[in-house]
Amino acid sequence: MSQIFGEHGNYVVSRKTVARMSRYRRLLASLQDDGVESIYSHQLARHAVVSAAQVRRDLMVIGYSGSPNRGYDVGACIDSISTFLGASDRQDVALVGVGNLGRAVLAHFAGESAAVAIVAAFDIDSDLTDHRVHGCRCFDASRMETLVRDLGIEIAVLTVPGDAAQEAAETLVRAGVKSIISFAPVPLHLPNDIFVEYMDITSALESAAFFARLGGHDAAEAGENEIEPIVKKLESLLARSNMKLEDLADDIGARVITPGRPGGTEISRIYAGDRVSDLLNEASDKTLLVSNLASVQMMRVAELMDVPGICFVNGVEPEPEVVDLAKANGTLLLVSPAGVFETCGLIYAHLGGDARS
Amino acid sequence: MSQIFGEHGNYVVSRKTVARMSRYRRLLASLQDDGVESIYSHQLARHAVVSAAQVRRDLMVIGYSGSPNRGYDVGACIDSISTFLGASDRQDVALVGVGNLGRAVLAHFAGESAAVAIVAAFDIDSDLTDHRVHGCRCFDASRMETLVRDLGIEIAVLTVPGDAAQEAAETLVRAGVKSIISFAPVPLHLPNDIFVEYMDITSALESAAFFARLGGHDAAEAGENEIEPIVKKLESLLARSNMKLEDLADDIGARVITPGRPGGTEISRIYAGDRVSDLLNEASDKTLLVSNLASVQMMRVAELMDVPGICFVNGVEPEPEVVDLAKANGTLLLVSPAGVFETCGLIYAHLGGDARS
DNA sequence: GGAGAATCGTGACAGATTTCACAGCGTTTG
DNA sequence: CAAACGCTGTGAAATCTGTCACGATTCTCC
Repeated sequence: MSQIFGEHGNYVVSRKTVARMSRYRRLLASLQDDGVESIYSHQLARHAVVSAAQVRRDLMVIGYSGSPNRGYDVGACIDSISTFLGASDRQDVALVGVGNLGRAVLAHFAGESAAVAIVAAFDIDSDLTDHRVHGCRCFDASRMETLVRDLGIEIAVLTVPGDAAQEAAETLVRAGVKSIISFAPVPLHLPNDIFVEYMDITSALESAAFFARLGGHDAAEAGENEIEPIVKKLESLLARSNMKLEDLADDIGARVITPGRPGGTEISRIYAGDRVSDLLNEASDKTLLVSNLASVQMMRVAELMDVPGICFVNGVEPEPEVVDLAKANGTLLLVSPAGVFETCGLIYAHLGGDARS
Repeated sequence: MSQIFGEHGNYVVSRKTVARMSRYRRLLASLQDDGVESIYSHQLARHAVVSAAQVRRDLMVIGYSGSPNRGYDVGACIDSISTFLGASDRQDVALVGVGNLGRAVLAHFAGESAAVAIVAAFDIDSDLTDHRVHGCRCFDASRMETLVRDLGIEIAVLTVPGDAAQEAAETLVRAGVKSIISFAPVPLHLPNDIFVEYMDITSALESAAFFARLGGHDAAEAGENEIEPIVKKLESLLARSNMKLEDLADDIGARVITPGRPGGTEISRIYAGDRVSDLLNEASDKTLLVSNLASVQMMRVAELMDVPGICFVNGVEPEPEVVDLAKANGTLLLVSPAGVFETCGLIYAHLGGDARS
């Protein structure tokens, strides 16, 4: 029989090893469903995106032995991992903080009848109290300490705002909780024998941003000339006259490259900026876009947002591809000889706004 | 001036270091808001729950220097970290999979106008298309590759189901994404230069469960005698006669320890089991609880769920504390001389059910 | 039945990460 | 003004984590 823990009762397994076990088990279970009965270390390694030696070493740690020339028996291996991770008894979990994230986590576990189950949720918002969220009973936070203790819960998921995390965590520990998974962006000060796993999305994103930056800046697409990050919004306070773009073009000395929709192009808002992604939030089907950046990307996104008119600046000559796109979409394409600032000012003045503000 | 990266242009910083930087920055920003102007390494270390040497080394890596006897200047240090992590330009993020989790993540970042912003969301569910979720535009997944490329997005959050993760990730990489944060419980097979951060909640919970188990089993409270995990549900198919509990007691030979509510205790459902946490899902104000476990915890949770009657088995003599609780709550407390199985059988028979099924 | 091929189990090794420990320096204090 | 103190910066040691390489084992094939 495979002994479950280390030989001298020293439960020396690293956090990472345990995480890999969990991963192995899930992969093996999936393979088992596909009818796979045995697997080699290098195959499992490929699935788990680790090295074969790693797999062998990990399985050695939990005391499971495969057989040469047949590899590991999938079913037996799953059992072994399960014994190791402790599937003997279902483990109850409490969730604290039934906000967006908390609800999402509850939903995530609602279906799975795994070895772990979220049996109770807590929140200070009394509107939630005694309701069910994704099948889980919610209780007022004041009951938390007693109830968690009475239920013998040793695992908690913390989905409260950062400023409430420390206090909630302390309450949980008082109630006997041994492991906490915290989504709060705050390090928790707890006794050393409490296991804490941080799932800090903001931190993860910042790390991702950092490493994205390292991986070769081949995406310097937007950096042709001096990218003015100046973004001016000329809100439609004065543009509510339902101005026609065609009328505007002449007055600001802009050249019409492609005509707009038949019957005139009506706009009620003007947005100036070079960041393509901002279009998603700022543009609409009545927005005139003023931009330095005469790129295909800009055109495509503008099309997506049904932008009716675009005005490039500095007398730029758009690429044929850009012009073709504008034609195909029926987008009015202007080119102003002036820069963004002056073009905006001209339009603004044309609309009757004065120079101030 | 502090040089930002390693001396030979070798950007050697580990994933963990970057994560700590993010943590430091947040903590420092919070301290700055509180008016703190300078801080010693051991103070920051305490806040961040790491060692002082770690803090000093990390700050050394990014090239920021403090001064002896005055420590680190909070503002300058934040700037230094920001330069290192790259706050120079906002970074756009795409989110794929607008399910519960995806929405929660969107909500999480809706407020924060940090250096990273989720600018577009994608889902295959066309109901969502062109709607806004927590302020973020949703698009159909078919547009993903083009749009992500056009927007120059290099970071993505993956909140799709596991079986869709690999394909989505490949599409994202094709579109130029460099970093992925995946909530899917599946290892992703991607080129080595793609940064992937896994946020696997299930795996985290399983790890937590494992380590909770290690931390000294002082919570062996529920394990007094042989805990029968056999849980029988006698649904109220036959109990719809609105039986009174008091009538039942005699017929099954049970002893009444404390009386129930005045006017008789009406039940419509019977639940047998020893797991305290199951009460939360199974019990109601018309449920009779049959259990081996005459514990205070059980009583308290039963009270919480307004359980009107409890029947202990095997002729157990409840602790005075338990009896007192029952009295105080007006809970009818019975003790059956038989075991769970037989008691259930007796009740069942009494209600007119036959032995089958 | 024995050679060969492929795989497992594991001691030894290498690399990464953290901690230790101490030199150097500015500040305070008698 | 000098000594003492406390903190930073950093080389070196310690620890943790993953990889390599090779003997042992089992099955296949001739």
